[in-house]
Amino acid sequence: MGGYDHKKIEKKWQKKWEKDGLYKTPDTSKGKDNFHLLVEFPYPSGNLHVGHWYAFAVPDILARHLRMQGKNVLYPIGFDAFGLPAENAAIKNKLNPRKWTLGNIEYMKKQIRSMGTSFDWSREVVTCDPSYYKWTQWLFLQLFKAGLVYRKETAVNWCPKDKTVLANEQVVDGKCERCDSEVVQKQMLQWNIKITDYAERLIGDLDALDWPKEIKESQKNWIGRSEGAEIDFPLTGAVKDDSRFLLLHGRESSSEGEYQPWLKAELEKRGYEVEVVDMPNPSEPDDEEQADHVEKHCTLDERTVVVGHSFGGVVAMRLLERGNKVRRVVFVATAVSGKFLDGKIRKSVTRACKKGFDFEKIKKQARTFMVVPDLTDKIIPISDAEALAKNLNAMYVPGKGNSPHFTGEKEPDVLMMCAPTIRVFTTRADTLFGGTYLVLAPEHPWVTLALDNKHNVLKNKEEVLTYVGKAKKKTEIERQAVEKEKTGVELKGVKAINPATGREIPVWVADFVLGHYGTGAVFADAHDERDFAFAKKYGIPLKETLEPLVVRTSGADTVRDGEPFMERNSAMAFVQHWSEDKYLTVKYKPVDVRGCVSGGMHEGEDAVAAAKREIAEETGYANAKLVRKLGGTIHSKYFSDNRKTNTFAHFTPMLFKLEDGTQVDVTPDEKSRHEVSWVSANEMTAFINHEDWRIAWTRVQSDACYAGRGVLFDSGEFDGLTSDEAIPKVGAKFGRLVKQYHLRDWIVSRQRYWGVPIPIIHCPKCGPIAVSDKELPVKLPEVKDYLPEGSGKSPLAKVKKFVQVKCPQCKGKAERETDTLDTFVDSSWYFLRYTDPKNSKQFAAGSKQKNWMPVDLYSGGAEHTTMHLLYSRFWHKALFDLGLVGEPEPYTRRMNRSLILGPDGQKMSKSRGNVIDPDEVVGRLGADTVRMYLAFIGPYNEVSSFPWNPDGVVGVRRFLERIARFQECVSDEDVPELEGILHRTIKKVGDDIRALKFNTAISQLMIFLNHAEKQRKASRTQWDGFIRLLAPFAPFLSEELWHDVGHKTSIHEARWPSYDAARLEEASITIAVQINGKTRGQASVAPGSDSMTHEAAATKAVQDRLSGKKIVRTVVVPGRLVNFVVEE
RNA sequence: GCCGGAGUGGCGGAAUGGUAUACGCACACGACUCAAAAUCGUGCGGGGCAACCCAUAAGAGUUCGAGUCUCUUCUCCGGCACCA
Repeated sequence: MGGYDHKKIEKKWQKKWEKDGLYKTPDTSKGKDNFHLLVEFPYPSGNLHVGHWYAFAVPDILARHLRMQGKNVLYPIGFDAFGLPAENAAIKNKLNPRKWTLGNIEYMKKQIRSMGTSFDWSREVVTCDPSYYKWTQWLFLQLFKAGLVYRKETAVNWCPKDKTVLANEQVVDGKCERCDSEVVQKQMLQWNIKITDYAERLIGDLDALDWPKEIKESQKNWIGRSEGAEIDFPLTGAVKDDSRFLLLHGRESSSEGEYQPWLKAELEKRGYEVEVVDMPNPSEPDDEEQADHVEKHCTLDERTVVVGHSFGGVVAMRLLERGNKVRRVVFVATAVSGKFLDGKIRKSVTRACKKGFDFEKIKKQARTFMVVPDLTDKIIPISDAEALAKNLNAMYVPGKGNSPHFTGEKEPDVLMMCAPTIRVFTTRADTLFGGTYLVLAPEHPWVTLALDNKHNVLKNKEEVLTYVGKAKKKTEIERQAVEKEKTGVELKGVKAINPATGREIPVWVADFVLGHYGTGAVFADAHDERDFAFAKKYGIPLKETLEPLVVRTSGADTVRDGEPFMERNSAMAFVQHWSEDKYLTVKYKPVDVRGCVSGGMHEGEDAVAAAKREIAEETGYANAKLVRKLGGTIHSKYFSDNRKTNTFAHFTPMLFKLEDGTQVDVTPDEKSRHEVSWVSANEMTAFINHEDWRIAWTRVQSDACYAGRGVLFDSGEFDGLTSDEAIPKVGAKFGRLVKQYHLRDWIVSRQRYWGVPIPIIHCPKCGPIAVSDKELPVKLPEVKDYLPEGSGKSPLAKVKKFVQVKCPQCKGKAERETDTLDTFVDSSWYFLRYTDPKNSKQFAAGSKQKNWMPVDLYSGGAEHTTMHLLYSRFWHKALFDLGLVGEPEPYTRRMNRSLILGPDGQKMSKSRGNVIDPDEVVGRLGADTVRMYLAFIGPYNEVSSFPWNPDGVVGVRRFLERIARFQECVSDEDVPELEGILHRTIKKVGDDIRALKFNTAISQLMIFLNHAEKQRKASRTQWDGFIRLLAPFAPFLSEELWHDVGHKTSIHEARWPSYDAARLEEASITIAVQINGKTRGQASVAPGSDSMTHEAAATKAVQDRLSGKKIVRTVVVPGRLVNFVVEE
């Protein structure tokens, strides 16, 4: 093929570059700015596909260009080597996943090298290497020690036949991918990371990032903030019990401390007797001394509910150990281990805890125990609460404190656990007065409590138990099947009080309410489609409290900003035909408002009379009779074309029927403005073009739910307010304004073999404990069989040597955690390791990080927009807060690349047989061709997809051959004709590369070659410049040509050519000559000429057309066009 | 349903509000050749002999001038979705 032997060239230069260490990137280079260009590291699946080429070879163009521009560019690579495919291959083919993975890596490295990318392999990172995952474990433990990691019962996909936990990807249509049996939900203790604590910052910090808008929007969407209010509904009926409360405060507190007075008042409001006690020596408390004090001064009997806050909980346990029997104990943020998150010493507490507790004895002294840790606690570790709940077989109900450690003046989560109160979350507090029932999620803690054997509050316990049991068994997918009818059961014997109206309302359980969102409970009203349908189905009463309010925001009657409104009462009438099932429509022609008859009421006229008059005036029909009013009022704001003012109309919607077809005369004026016609009920929906009419029409046909915004009525002091005004006011008065997020905490536990072992030891006494730094890494043990153990634990659980350890604290028997970490943890920090890949003392030294962080540009796939990008941003922020990294955001600029499809326009897949094998194309046409074709195929930084065109790639090859051939035409002779185009090319190629518009950069290179070929010659200097422009795109060929003309050093170390702004223009340029904006001819002028108008007027086309016409205006765009505006 | 993005020749696509269709592919014709391939040259949105007219999903608007800005509608793609 021509004189271009790509195989020889590519082999030669690949070897030479590697020998010279051309792409070894120093941490710093004198006089050069650093630039960190990051691409997502690949999973070692074993074979390189076109997607990899697209992901690595195209950004390499930018890397090479920036280097030629004098930047010290780090373009690193590694392998995301843990994960499911290796394990699946291991199970299926009886392979060792490590060997499988490392073998794949070796093979893929060879392939990647063939691309001619300038990766610095000396910084390669492999996540399954113990020298890497040691630091993954270490970083995980830093978050653990900072209280950002906790365990929680979470539903996992469980295959009953394989007895294994399934990843979401392994569940296909609700069935196990492997054995096709039905997947069920199973509750298991899983490690979670508190990403939700960072939700607000993850949204807020997006603003400052140079990221495409759509990625930011996606992330915001994923986090899903909604602003609303939390409102408490006290329960009655069930709670008319004779409980009495004893409140025990904690260390450094008193009966007046923290929430104690507030809680007492709240409980008394609900009719309970409450006793508070001041403990002796609160600053250095002694558990036994305080227990003595309580025994002496307080009543402890089987009616008593003891609420122990912090150290008060310890005292409560001592009291029970001594044989005191009570009804219930609520442990609020109680210490058990004597260890604290903030590292401070609280000697008295630790001493008391060290003595241990006789849980078996305590368990027998009360009917129920509740453990209420604060998830935002900065003192007591969450593991204390877990251990306590486990030991006492207690209800474990984590809450969130108003202040950490429940030290606020009001702590509603504590109240909720003492006296039954249901907290709901709503974004529509404006409908609170119409809240006629409550709905709880089946997993709501209060439902669990009510179903507990020790209570007898429900009259239909069996029914509820059955329903809740069924709901819990359902998989997430089933529960999310939206089309399905909603089901639920009433909790009979229990009522809630609507705090706004004071009325008792029924309480239901239904699985359409999600346990994990908001508070797991909602109040329901007539202005929500779902609540409305549910109430109709079960005959629950509803109460409307909103009249619709419509603001017209499109078309000619759009409300005019800043102008006053004229209020008027109006009639709105649907008129039915006297014999057919048809309705009258009226189109108000001047502004295309399509509806029915409407008009303002005159002085002394009621709505019905006004409607009858308007019917006659607009349509001529005389004998209309009222069928019924269509309920309430519909408010509408619009600009009245008729009166030329903003109007705030209050419509009374009505249905009329004509008794006969009698008509009176319609004035010509009315006729000209209104177009009247008859339509069927079905056509009406399409005819109406305004929301207010549409709302009224839905009421003609059935009683429909109005779920939009409106004006409040029957809502006490809030009557007359609009929804938007009322939402914050009502929310603040009856509850508190809060934000909720759809984002859930990050579950990192995987019951899998091929991952990073979670470095935790479980001690039956001390709870979960971090493995000490010097024991890291906790190495992944070898196992014989990669199938999970039958109980749902990972295969690690079968390795006794691995599992059985001593507790690092109490030296007793303990067990290692056997779950492994989600691989998203591995990839949340890999770019940090690139900055200091060999460090055995630290994950990356701060001084090294500084060279390359934050990442200047991160290029990757759109599929990582929400998961990987969000997790790694969170991880980085957590490390930033711990002082381990120097900046709160890891990636300054991000771009999502497009997608390469098969030649048939479909996603490449083996089953479709449309897979392009890059190795084959490279063998046939060369790596330079493949790189360049991929860059040329379409814009790189727009999320789009491009089919691989086998003809198109040959076209690029032809271009490279023409370049190779043209080198013979280069001589020392000057070719001034090429100067302008060369300088324009230098400018455009550079600009386009930096804007990631590689496709137009290449087209500009092609344009230059077309020019050169037309001249059949180019000077040596010009050609040198052109080859350097080509170098980032075709590194092999350009290097070959460069050396061919006598250069001794690599073209990739050459400087990027510079252009001369003065030489961008040609000697004469062609401008367009327009008349009234239409191009009528062309004129040739000198650049910067001030006689453009003159030249343009002299053209024949203009002279012919302008004769006898008056030029009103002349628009001149320098270097572009002259436009003569003439009178028509 | 909600949130994004996009609709330009036969195809991939180009176009700071300023000559729409650059560049490439495909196609057609021509040159070279005994012939073919390769290569080179010419043409290539639609209509019209032409002057010219019509075309950037459809419709309106702003402007001397709109693929580009505004509004409405349609279609396609991506994400989220019983989220209270």
